[in-house]
Amino acid sequence: MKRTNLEIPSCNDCRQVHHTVFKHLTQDELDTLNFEKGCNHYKRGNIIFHEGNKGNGVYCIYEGILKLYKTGIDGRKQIIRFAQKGSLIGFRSVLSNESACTTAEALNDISLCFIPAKTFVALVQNNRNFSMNLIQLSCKELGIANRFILDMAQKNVRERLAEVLLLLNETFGKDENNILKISLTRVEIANIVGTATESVIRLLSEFKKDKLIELNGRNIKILREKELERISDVY
Amino acid sequence: MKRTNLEIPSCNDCRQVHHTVFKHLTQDELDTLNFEKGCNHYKRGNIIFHEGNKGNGVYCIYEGILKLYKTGIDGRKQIIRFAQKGSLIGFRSVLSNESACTTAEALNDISLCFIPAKTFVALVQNNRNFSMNLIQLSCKELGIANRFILDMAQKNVRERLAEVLLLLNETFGKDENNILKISLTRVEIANIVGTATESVIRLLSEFKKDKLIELNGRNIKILREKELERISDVY
DNA sequence: CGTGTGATTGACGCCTGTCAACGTCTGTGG
DNA sequence: CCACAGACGTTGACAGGCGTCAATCACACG
Repeated sequence: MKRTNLEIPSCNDCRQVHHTVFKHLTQDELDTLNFEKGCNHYKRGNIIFHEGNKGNGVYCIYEGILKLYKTGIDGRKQIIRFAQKGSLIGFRSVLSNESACTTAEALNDISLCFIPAKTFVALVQNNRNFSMNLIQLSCKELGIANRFILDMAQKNVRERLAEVLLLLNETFGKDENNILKISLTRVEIANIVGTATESVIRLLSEFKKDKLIELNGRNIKILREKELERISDVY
Repeated sequence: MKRTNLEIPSCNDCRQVHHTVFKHLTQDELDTLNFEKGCNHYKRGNIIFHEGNKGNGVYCIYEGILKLYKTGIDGRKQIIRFAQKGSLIGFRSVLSNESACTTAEALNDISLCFIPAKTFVALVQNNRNFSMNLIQLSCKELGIANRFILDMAQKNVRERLAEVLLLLNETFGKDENNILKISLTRVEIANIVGTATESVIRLLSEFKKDKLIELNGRNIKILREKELERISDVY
């Protein structure tokens, strides 16, 4: 599944590094990081790490998109969030000494830099700015998760679907044809919204009928963003 | 609403302090904390801080129980978690520089030590163990929140209610008569489970009929814990 | 061309939210 | 001391949202 890449991109050349938690590392620290990290490539469907496994390091996304999901008793998946270029994943379990609470799976061809837990924790402990950034990252994710709980508890499927479309738009943007850059199966959309696939299909058709979106296979074009906002916020 | 107490308990005498994130402070740091902190008392229903407000400090619970909830568009509340003796609340917004994502409200008579943001952040920045503990705390809460999302997405009301009863039991324990120590209104239970009050009432009666619990007003006695576990886990 | 995966549509029925009415209890004011 | 208001709890009726099952279609791939 997982293939080690011979050409490991250097953090010094990484265009993302200044937008990540690593932005405050010293040159020395960055050099160490460069030396100790690895880089792996994955294809759609490959698993980066499994829920329940101990995390022996963290991953910084160099290129591509992945999903983080939890699996219920009956095997149904609930996508917790997506991550893309520049995002750090796997730090929660490494820092809390717990096993991973989600599974990470590639949504397209991705390249990840792997940072061993030891290296990562050393950075956290020795660089005050870095650890502060990490605390902030984790606190922000906590805020987002709490918001998600509220939505799941109080919004119906139609409202949540509208919200998810807007989220995808905001997170991944659209191409030159105004089509959402991220391409998901109906099952995957259902797994974010937290509903049955059939419900997603029916509601998407409704949105299409109401001229809120255009559908073309997995391509989704948002026509009336404001209206979707109205729906997702319950006016 | 809020009355400042003349007798501020000292952290040195606090029986909780060794079970909190403050356990790794030096004596000097603890002295500073003692000097700069305040102590406030609240009665049931009093608000400690409001969702959306900037947090100007964090609170350490000296005595009592409180609930943290978010409010939906229609005013309906969703309890995110409870906090009791020894818990730290309000740190998320202080550390992430965001406004509070929940409202904190007293469930009974409580005493809180208030630590100004400046004091708190200084500790985070200067004490490596302390900041590491905080990261862990925040990461653990994130794990719990993710689990909550899964539950809300995939479990039905009956399953969630069983789970909440077990959670309350685990968190607050029972008294000498095996009655849950925490006393909540039906509305509050509904606000944790994420359902209508009437549904909670109906399902509690069902549990009672099935001899899983005993009800006496707000007093709940768990009779068959294993069976509740079975229900909450979907067998 | 057969096979498999994903998308779609229809039928059906249960779960659960909503509305309304009523019972219960407590505290307050006359 | 009683009447009353108000908060909370309970029960019944009802309908609509949404999950499930099954059948069919579309499309890619070996």
